[in-house]
Amino acid sequence: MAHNRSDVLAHAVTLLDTHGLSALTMRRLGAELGVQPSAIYHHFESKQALLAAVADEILARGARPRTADEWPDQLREICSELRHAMLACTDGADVVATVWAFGLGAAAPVAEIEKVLTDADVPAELVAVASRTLVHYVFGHAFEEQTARQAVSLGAVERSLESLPDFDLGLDLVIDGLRARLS
Amino acid sequence: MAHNRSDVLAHAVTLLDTHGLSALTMRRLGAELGVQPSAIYHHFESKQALLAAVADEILARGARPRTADEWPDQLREICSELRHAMLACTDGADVVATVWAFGLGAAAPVAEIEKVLTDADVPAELVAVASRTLVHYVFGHAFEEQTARQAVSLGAVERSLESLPDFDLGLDLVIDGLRARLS
DNA sequence: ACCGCTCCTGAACGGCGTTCAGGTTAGGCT
DNA sequence: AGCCTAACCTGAACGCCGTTCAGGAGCGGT
Repeated sequence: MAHNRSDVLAHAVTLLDTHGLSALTMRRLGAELGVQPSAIYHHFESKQALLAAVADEILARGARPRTADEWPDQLREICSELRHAMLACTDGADVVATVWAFGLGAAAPVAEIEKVLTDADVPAELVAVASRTLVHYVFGHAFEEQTARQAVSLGAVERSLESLPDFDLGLDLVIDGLRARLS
Repeated sequence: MAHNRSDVLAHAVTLLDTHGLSALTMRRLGAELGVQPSAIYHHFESKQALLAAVADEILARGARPRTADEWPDQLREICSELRHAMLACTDGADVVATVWAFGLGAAAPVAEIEKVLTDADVPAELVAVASRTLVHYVFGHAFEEQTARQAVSLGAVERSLESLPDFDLGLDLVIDGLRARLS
């Protein structure tokens, strides 16, 4: 009957996905596990630590094989995977972006982007700028899309979802900018 | 002794700036005003509505005159003002970005960017994509910068602030991409 | 003198993250 | 078999939180 860390984590992700971030509560998670809220603190130091693990788990679940050869396509592959991983889970973009900004986790995609750029002989100072610009775009786009969709479905606000810009086109805008800077 | 809406709003912004978002509490704001927490609900429908007003106020306080003639410089002007307005207030980026994503306010800068692009004869479908890409970048950059700075100063995490990429360079990356797409 | 409006009180409701002393249980060691 | 350790959990409490609601005070206009 005793739970372990990954057991708690799995239930946390399920709870997040089914009822959203506001339902991911120590009390509710405890109830889901048939356990007192305080029991969770045996597995995670704090709720922040739990959320960091959740963010990493969301990214891990979205992992897909790499097939592209050229760096622009490699970037598209990584950014697209990151986006889909976040969108696959309710409030995933919020959780992942916040955890990353705090430096508590979700660092893998950025590291991967930096590696691709470095391997493509992009100057070091451009690598830092370009990788951050890319992830800022991906996070911003996913967060807006997910939040807006939720706000509309809750009827909290009237807003057309048609105006949500195409992800790939914006991504190509940044990649084109980088390409122009390289030549 | 009675307060009005803008009075409450001003105290809310002050509280946010001096003690951060976590201190911007109905109870604490009430105490600051010498009033019961419930009194605030006479001026704002909910805390979300208060935060939306706070976001707009943050942007209004950062307003500066426009001087640029060409659209790339106009974009830099708007984005730079937006960034500085958010950074000028503790947790400003968090508040503004969240309110904007929910569609509750902070829409002025995006509208302004869209106008600049439209006036520059950018095709309509590119206007939507480019303006969103720009604001996603600005929000993402400001949010990361502010959050990381705070996390470090709280000692919550060890992280070098040197790696924070230059804002203007990343912005030019996006603008260059747009320029390439136009020709 | 009365109305109507603005602004506020005071108490309550149900929820939250977190702490802490102590209890239970399972597995390896002697 | 008996013991010890470590993992896991209980139950209660603390001090917060956003929000609701019935009602009261003050005040300008008619």
